[in-house]
Amino acid sequence: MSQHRHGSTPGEAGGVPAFPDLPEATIARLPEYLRALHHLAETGAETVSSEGLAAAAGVNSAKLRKDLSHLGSYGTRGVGYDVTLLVDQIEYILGLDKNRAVCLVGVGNLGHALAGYAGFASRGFRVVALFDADPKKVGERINGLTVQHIDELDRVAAEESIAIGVIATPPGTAQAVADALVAAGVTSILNFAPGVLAVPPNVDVRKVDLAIELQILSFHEHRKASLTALPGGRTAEADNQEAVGS
Amino acid sequence: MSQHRHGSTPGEAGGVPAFPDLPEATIARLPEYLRALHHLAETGAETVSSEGLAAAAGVNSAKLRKDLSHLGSYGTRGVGYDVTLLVDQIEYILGLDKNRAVCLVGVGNLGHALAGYAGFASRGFRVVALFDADPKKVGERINGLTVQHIDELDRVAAEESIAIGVIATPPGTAQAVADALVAAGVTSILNFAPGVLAVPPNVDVRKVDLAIELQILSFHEHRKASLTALPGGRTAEADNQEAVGS
DNA sequence: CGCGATTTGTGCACGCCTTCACAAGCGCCT
DNA sequence: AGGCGCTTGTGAAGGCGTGCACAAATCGCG
Ligand SMILES: NC(=O)c1ccc[n+]([C@@H]2O[C@H](COP(=O)([O-])OP(=O)(O)OC[C@H]3O[C@@H](n4cnc5c(N)ncnc54)[C@H](O)[C@@H]3O)[C@@H](O)[C@H]2O)c1
Ligand SMILES: NC(=O)c1ccc[n+]([C@@H]2O[C@H](COP(=O)([O-])OP(=O)(O)OC[C@H]3O[C@@H](n4cnc5c(N)ncnc54)[C@H](O)[C@@H]3O)[C@@H](O)[C@H]2O)c1
Repeated sequence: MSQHRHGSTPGEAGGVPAFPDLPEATIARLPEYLRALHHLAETGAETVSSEGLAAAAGVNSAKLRKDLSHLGSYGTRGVGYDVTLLVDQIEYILGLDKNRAVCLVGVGNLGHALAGYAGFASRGFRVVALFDADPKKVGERINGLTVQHIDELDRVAAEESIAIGVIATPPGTAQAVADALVAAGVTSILNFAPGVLAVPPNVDVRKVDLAIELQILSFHEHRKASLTALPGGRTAEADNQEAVGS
Repeated sequence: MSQHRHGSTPGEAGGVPAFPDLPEATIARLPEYLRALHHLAETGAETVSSEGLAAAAGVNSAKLRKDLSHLGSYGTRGVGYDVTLLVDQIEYILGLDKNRAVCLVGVGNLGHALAGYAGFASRGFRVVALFDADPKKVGERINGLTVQHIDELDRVAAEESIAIGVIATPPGTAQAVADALVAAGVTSILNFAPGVLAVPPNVDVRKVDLAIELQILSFHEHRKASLTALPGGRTAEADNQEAVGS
């Protein structure tokens, strides 16, 4: 240990304000560091060097150090970072110590999988409510929760202080669901439906679109194929496209 | 500079090489433009202005024009962009005209939902094989496909020319699955298991981690709460946890 | 045929992010 | 106590991405 104020309240050590405004790019990487740190903690490591943690998180070590330096000075030169201290610090910054309440709207194919996913609870979130518009779905029990009708959203959101909503409904209804969530006081939305959502400026939206991810991969496939074929001839890729019927 | 040759082979018009090296940021947005264009095409629009398309895709119009300019000169000043021409062009660049074969490994909670997802086929991909290591899963039929044992991966990948693999197995086995995919000739991986995958440099990996998305949202919740709390009031946030000392 | 309205394509400046390189700080060993 | 090796934290430089602002190009119309 050192004469740093270790062990004090997270977010109040060092000379850094309780809420530094971190670069977006840094914020996006903190969860990755956190996951790597949890993994390290399980293996019994007490400290970790920037080099080691960077490797575990798949980033450059200089980038990691700069990211962490934005949180304050929580490392010890010549030694590294205290794992549990850093975990607490990152969890505090990310607001994960609040055990945030999350609701899920749309218990279909995808929503069903999400509702049963254990990875939310283990990483700081509680799924506290499931909603659907289909009367046949309402009442169904999944993983200890009962699916409620979307009309209950306002009431339940207020009761449970839900600030984060997940949309897993068809694209056509996503905007309406988003509007309902906003009206119910939700200020952060994770959207799985393809398309752009319009929301007030105080509401944050992140989207996950699997087709987009695949299309980006497809581009790189295309690029790789065209590189190996550069001499200007036909590529081995061209014969792949045929109707497949089904 | 050069005569336009609209209607000719995609990728060979204008004075732009068949494969311009696009900025990563542009590549990531092309799928969004493509989705917006498909939507416009369904509504019967023949042309669209950069302003209109940008709004539909949720970006700045200057950014959109710059992105599209990298593909070549496919707009008409004073008019806008020809919708179907632009669709063809973007699909060509992304390599979607190849109707790429995709395999899915891990038919559990999430994998089951993915296997039944219609959004892949409609956006340029064919899911041609499902794999799992659990003998109880092997043989199960989902959406017209039969789950095969992971040991069949090599054979099937070769037969079907699979270049893209999706990993939906538990985190502990993700690296082993990735290794198997690479050994089978897959050069692009979409990974749903939390964690970092090590792959050869010629293989592209994209990851989707829902917990990370939620944690980023959580950070902004935390930030928003601390901002509104600055004037000295207590916030709704503080009661879930113990008070913040000092 | 020429003119004004419209919209693209892009040069440019600015800010963010990444990466390098190294001084400062820390612990350990002698 | 002092020196040595290791690691953090950061100044500086370079690259990338964004958005503005405008010239060039095209169309419609009188
Ligand atoms: N299934 C996947 O693997 C997958 C993958 C990527 C993206 N998506 C996207 O996720 C969304 C859901 O996909 P899915 O396969 O689960 O579809 P789904 O049709 O199986 O489920 C949609 C559910 O939403 C409910 N719903 C519809 N309108 C509603 C409303 N207004 N309020 C509340 N609930 C409503 C429906 O009753 C249904 O239960 C879609 O937008 C899809 O494009 C799905
Ligand atoms: N369920 C979700 O909503 C969700 C959300 C986000 C991320 N994830 C992640 O996706 C992954 C899958 O989640 P899940 O809920 O579907 O888990 P799951 O346990 O339901 O399914 C995993 C499947 O993978 C199979 N499997 C295990 N080892 C394998 C191997 N070596 N080769 C082939 N198949 C193998 C298992 O037999 C099982 O069928 C996990 O890494 C999870 O963290 C899931």
